[in-house]
Amino acid sequence: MSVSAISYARHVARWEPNALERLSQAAMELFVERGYARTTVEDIAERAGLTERTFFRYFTDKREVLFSGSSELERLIIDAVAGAPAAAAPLDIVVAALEATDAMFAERRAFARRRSALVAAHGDLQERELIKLAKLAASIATSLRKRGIAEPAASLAAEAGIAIFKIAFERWVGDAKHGLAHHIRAGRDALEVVTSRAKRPRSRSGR
Amino acid sequence: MSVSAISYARHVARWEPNALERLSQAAMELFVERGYARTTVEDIAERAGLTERTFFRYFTDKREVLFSGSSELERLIIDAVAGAPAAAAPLDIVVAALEATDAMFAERRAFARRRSALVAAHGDLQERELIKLAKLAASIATSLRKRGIAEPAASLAAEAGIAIFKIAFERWVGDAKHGLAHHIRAGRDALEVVTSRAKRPRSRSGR
DNA sequence: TCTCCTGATGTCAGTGTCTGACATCACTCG
DNA sequence: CGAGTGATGTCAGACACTGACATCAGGAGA
Repeated sequence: MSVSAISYARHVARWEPNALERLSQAAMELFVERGYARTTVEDIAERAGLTERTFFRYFTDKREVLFSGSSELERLIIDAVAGAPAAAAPLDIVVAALEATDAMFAERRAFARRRSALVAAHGDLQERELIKLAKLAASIATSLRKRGIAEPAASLAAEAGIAIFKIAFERWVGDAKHGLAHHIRAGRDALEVVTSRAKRPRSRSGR
Repeated sequence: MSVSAISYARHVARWEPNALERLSQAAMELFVERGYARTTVEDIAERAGLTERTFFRYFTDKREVLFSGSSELERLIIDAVAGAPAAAAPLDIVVAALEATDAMFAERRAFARRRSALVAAHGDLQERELIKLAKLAASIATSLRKRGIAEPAASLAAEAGIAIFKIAFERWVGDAKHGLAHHIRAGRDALEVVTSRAKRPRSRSGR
């Protein structure tokens, strides 16, 4: 790893480096300039100084160019699930892990907002976002199972956590005052209220 | 409406009727025979005795041909949300509405399983399924708001309900013994356990 | 140094999805 | 009987994506 990194740094000659980043950035620029639909993959490749064919070697999809950061997000969350403190409610393990993304999003607020506007405007992109979240939920469920939580509790806690995250994220995008973690906590509290059958547990109800 | 239906029945001449159904059925047949990916829209249209262009007049998408039933499902659920009895937990309104789909799915079990296998095998189709569910959740949230439930409670109850539904549906597909409603109830109970902070409410904990 | 190999890129020729513009033509209505 | 309507067909084209093959600088070893 570090070996190849060194030899990489020693001679930069043959091609411009960071093809993937150049493609990502070119894509974002063009999407903002003329909109997602009116930007062709050829446009993106051209601005990045590459070919359409090369674009598809880096991204399986035209859409995928907007989602390359999601693997990083997933790693962050999964690690946090593994390292979160034990909790009475499995959901709180998930919520703690999701809150761990607060700093990452705080740093990239401007980008997150632009990206979010693009996604909101295109069904295509929403679909991709949703499947990424669904896969994330599946990973979280797997992590919870490794922590000894059985099914269907693991999947439910994971999916409920993602539901909170979706709603919190939406609110965070439109709210300059509070951080993402604030909205996540609010969502988590609200979910408990919405889920609890007994308004006031007046006693341990029989059986 | 009924007028045109009558005049429609009087002379069936010009084209074979039920183009949409013919297309749906042809598509399902071909998807099962040779798989989704190896079936072209032209194949489908041909089997239905129509043109590719006509296919796209009925369905916005190749994928959409597998999802035409979803509007019917949505109507059923939304009506049930409006008519469900009041409940201490908003989630129980949603759960009651979702249980109302039990009969519908029980009738179409064979179809649902075939369709489910197709969707499970193709990321394309999963994406479409997820966005349909997300739209359904949004509709449910709107209905809940009409019943006086505020945000974010409405959205959370809706999304949590859909989470339960997804997991319940998956289990129902692989379980010949129990109905869908059974799995929904099980999921609803499990969600409460997973969400509750206090394992045993030993007293009304001071604030 | 010569040569072989590798890996990122380019070139080319497709296939399939989806769209817009326009044509057809049985049937309806005035 | 003539104008209009609506479901369908025809055609051309843009664009996303794929497979096969070519290129070619630099690295590794003889």
